[in-house]
Amino acid sequence: AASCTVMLQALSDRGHITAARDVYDSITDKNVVVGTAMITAYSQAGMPTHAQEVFDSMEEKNVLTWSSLMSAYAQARQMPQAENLFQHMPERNLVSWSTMISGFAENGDLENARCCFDSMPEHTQAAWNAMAAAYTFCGHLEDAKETFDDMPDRDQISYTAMVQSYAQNGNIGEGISLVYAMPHRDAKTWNALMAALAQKGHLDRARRVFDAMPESNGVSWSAIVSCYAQTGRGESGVWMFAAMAAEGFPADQVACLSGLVAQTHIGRVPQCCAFFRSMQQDFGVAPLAEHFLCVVDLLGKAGHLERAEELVETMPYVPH
RNA sequence: AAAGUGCGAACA
Repeated sequence: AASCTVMLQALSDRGHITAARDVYDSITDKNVVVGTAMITAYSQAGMPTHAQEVFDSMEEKNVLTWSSLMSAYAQARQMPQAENLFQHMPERNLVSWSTMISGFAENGDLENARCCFDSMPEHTQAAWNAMAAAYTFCGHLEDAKETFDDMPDRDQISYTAMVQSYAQNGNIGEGISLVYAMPHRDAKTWNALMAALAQKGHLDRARRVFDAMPESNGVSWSAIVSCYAQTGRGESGVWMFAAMAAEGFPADQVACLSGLVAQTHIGRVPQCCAFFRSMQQDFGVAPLAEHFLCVVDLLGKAGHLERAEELVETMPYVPH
């Protein structure tokens, strides 16, 4: 069951939720860990009902299992169900409280988010960070800053989230100052800064951050591809996408979407279609509706209306 | 091997 958990997660990360479920169903010696992993996979796919069904079928459950299902409802913006679980779970821990803070915030309910924060028995670093992020999410940037200032300690997440908060506020200067004022900068910090610069239209400065960052990860590459794709620099985007793979960072659904958008800007139908096939065959990435629509868009613009319609019909999604 | 907080999205 342990190796199946790993496989299940790998499939889920690439968006293959059905395949992940097939793996789960094939396991004869299911345990609480793999069951919880399946619930998490459904949570990430935005399928709380399926998560519930797995939960109900499990014989053994622990606090992680309950938390995981709660998170599935919270992320799907079904707070009444999440609250109900929270109230009835046999064991509640500090992670559960943090989940509720974020869940309420993502539903625009700052009062309940704050109430959870104030009610929890102890303020972990994650709880502080969740509360600050709650304010940022709801556009209360002053309160986010105040929460940040009130923190007894700060970790990488606290700082990076604050950089993002400044960026969202249009206050990129403060964000840059904070990046250089914080004790340690990691890849995620640089990524946040790069994205903030790109969003402000400073593509060249974003690229310089990318080139200079001492640590990078797959998201760094994905972000730079996105920078080019968003600004219509298709060739550069496609080039960086290829470089990402060459550097050993496998593309995920987000990176592939940016790659496809870059292809759309180039406008060559055969290359775009080849990319669409390659993302599935070479990277094992399952196309989301967004990926399909991107290709459909290009086919339509290029006058291939019939092919566009055919593709829509093969989509495993309901077209709007 | 499993849960919460921060960085990358294409949609009108």
